[in-house]
Amino acid sequence: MQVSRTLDYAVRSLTFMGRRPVDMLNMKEISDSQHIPLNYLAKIMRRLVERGILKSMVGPEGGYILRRQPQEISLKEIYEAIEGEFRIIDCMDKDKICIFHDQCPQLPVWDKIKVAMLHILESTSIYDMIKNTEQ
Amino acid sequence: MQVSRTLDYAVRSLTFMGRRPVDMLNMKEISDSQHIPLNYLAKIMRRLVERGILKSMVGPEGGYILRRQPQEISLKEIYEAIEGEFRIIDCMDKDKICIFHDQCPQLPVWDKIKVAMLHILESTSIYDMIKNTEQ
DNA sequence: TATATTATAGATACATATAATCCATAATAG
DNA sequence: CTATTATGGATTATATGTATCTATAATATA
Repeated sequence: MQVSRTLDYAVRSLTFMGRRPVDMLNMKEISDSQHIPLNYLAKIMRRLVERGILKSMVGPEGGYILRRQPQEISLKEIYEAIEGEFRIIDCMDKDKICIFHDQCPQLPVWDKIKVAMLHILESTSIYDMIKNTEQ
Repeated sequence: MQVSRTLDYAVRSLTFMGRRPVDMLNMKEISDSQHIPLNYLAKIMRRLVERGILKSMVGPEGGYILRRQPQEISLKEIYEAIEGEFRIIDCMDKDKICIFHDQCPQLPVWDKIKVAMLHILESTSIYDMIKNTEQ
């Protein structure tokens, strides 16, 4: 029940970029300043590009830039880019059928928690995260 | 960011026991009815006993029984018995120092989510989980 | 008292997911 | 043309979660 390091890396990178939303930043700058292994960051950036969160440019002077305003990118999007669809317990996945599913006593609780979390993730943008800090 | 299978096993066992709160149930009954590997369940039960959620008795006619009423046992207790202190991101642990900690843009969000989750976990008892299901 | 039954304890093995690394390739600014 | 940057995929390493195994201790009851 923990935030993965990978998601932490993604959020770190994007909040960093959100502070300089008009600059094209390359992986090395992000990797160095945010203490993220370069090659690992590369994989993370790819997913963010695929999801339409970042735009990339190859070559000298290339790098990454946010595709939208920091206000327009939610933490939920970032979460899903990294972890896939938001799910809190396995049996929420229709593929795996739990024989107790219909009468499962705990499912309603996990669902309640899921809804509460999703609400916060959806209503938090990159801008919301950076507006009160300076780093 | 998922509920572990171990926690699922623990909750399954305890909701099952909560429906028969005056019976001493042995591991085999729980293991069979809830589809939990016997030896693995043994380890889970030990933790629940240590935490004061269950009482155990060794020997023939022995087994486990809830120490308190189903209304008096919260999901938070169960969570902590299995997973340890509730934490959502590593740097909430004071031991590991993140150099960005003081100006971390994402920490407030994770904390908000943590508070919301804890509130639900605290306010949900075994009784709450079983009252609407029959299994 | 002997025996069968049950939990306890800890060691070990196995599986899976996460994190990290590496190398070759493609694009492009200058 | 060359240096620089991202892309893609393969591979390895590490950590965590899950499961199994064996031996031991407690105790009801025959």
